[in-house]
Amino acid sequence: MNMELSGRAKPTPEKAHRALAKDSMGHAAVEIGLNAAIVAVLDNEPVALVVRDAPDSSGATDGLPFGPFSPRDHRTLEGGLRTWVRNQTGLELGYAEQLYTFGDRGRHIEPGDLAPPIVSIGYLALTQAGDGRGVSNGAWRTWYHYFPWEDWRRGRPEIIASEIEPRLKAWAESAKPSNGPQPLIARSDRIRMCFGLDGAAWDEEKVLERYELLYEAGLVDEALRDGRSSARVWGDHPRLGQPMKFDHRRILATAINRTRAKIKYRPVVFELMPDEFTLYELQKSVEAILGPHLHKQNFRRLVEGAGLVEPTGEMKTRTGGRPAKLFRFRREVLLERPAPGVRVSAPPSSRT
Amino acid sequence: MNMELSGRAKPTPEKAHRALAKDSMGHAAVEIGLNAAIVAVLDNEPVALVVRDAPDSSGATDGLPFGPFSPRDHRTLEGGLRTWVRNQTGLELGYAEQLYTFGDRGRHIEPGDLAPPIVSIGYLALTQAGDGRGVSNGAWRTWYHYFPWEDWRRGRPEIIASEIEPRLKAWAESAKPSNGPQPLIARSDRIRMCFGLDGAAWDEEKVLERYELLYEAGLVDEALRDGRSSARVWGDHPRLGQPMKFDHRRILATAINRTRAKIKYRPVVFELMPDEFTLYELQKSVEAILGPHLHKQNFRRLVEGAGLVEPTGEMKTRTGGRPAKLFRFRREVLLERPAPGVRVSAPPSSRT
DNA sequence: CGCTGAATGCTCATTTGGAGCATTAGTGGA
DNA sequence: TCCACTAATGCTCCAAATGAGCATTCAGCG
Repeated sequence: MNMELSGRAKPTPEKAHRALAKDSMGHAAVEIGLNAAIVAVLDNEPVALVVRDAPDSSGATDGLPFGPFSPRDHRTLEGGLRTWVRNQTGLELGYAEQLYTFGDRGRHIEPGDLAPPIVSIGYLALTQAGDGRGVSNGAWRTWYHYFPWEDWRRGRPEIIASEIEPRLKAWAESAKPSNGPQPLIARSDRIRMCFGLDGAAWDEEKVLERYELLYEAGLVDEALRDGRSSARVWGDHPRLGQPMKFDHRRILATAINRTRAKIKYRPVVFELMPDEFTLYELQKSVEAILGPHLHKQNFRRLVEGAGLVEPTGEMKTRTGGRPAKLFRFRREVLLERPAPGVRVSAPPSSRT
Repeated sequence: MNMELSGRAKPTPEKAHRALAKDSMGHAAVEIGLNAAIVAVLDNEPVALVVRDAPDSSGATDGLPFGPFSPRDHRTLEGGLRTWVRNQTGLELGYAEQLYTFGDRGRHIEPGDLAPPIVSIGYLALTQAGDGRGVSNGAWRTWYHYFPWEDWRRGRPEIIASEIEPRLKAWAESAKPSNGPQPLIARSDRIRMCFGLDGAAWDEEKVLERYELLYEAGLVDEALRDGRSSARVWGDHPRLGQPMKFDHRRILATAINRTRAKIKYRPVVFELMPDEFTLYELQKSVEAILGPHLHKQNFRRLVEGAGLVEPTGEMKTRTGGRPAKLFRFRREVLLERPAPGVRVSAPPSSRT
């Protein structure tokens, strides 16, 4: 997928010969897993629905809702997903879109666990968390719990300078002796671009790239668990974000990435909002997703000017200040512009 | 995937109980197909690599290179794909990215054909066609052959006004008697937005949406073949674009869609260009992909200003006019900007 | 040698995007 | 009751990005 990333696609022991079967053509059939990153905004915090369980060998207890796809029971992939989510969490999904299909690239197989599928399809679902009710098995957790370096709402996260930068740079140094084919892009450059170091801009849409880089460098616990690279040679540092089971953190990274990208050209924020909201609440939700603060007046101009919302006529008091007009999503915008979305761009405060 | 589209996800007879197997967990295993839309630009024409074969029941002879994925032989999905492409066409893929995973939604099963996989994963590959050499089995064909309505290089394609518009509008009318739940977006509005009718702007990035709409309306031959809807009730009109086997035209639509979107924020055009090229050649390639004409001087300013290219120092004569400087892709741009691409937007000539 | 068809260099008018100033209006206390 | 505080809102300014068009330069060709 990405020419900059090559390490992870490299050989890993072939552990996955179970679950194979042959059809009449002699072609192998494989089991398919469906995983859902179900995202909401709860108290101005971007949250994902996680299912908690006994820890795996990396100590991960959290995972995304998932289940196998069986074409016998479900006509479509998405249909299968919705059923599984309903069964596992009692949640009825609204908006859902497919993210990516991952082949088995060395995903760990836990002795006691369910045998993980060889191919897993990730989905992103956006929903309203409401007051957190209605989820029978699972809990809403900030996604920044798993990706603390992605949370720029209170400025640049300290973990980047204190942990990530030095450890990644050590990893880059360790590859310096150039006895072999050089990669297309040097490790140090990838680090710089991914984490906005040395004057490079922080790009909030590189969520997956960053996670993959940390994985490749052996700095996330999943890498250790999967038996990758010389993990932990950098000493006993605090873990970088909480790990998840299987490759679920990678799927969640893909989900965050997609959400951040899509919010800019599709009116998907409104899937996360109640029917009526103030512009400030809307802004807070957008900031929860994207990270950095936005200029309040310009945000208003943007959102109103694009015709994304319309006033309901009601006001909301108890805002802490002057009462605010209530707005609702203006559905007709879909018929007016080809790609309506919250076209914000990061302010310079998020750069360097 | 798309809230506007619902028809195609509706029930179709469940034909796909072969090929199922059970693993130790009791979960069904399915066969996975890998399909590649391999794209190049040949003589200023956007082409895809197609494999030709005996016609299916819809008369389709063309298909994309494809083969089953067997984890026994291939560690990664992409690895499996590359092998298949190499075997079928002799082509060694360079840039490739995953597009989408399609579940079986009523894909036709030809009696004499290979049993099509239940789940198929589409890939997009970009390559240089060179002089058309080196393809042992298959041929480069304009992608506009399958999607004539997408080719706006010589103005609005006549087929839209002469065939598509009247037939789609008839289809929309046929749904008017509102005895049932109304869809979120009316057919007439979808038609208007998709094909830029009645003053709406043409959005070159709606390739998939347009194809899906035509399929839903029963206006492409694959819909008839798949036994969908009341196809052909509109009389005996010429076919809208050449059909392809299985769901390959849908995959190709996805590929075109992705290429058109990605060219704007990633330097993927250069995968299609020779090492050295003039700015006009580059522009012609971009136009081949996107459709409409671009303002020549602004294109130059854009591409040079963004640092996407650098002069080689050589000149090209025989341009038909004044000699042109030769340029090459400036790889370092990847280290400078977060999302480098040919950020063109459609001129008003492409509107209405 | 003058003409033709591109390649190039520049200018100009808008539009869009990023910031900041000023004012208005409930809330909570003093 | 009046004041300080916190937001919500209305506008203005300025700079950068974008869309068009004019003018000039040149190799190839009757």
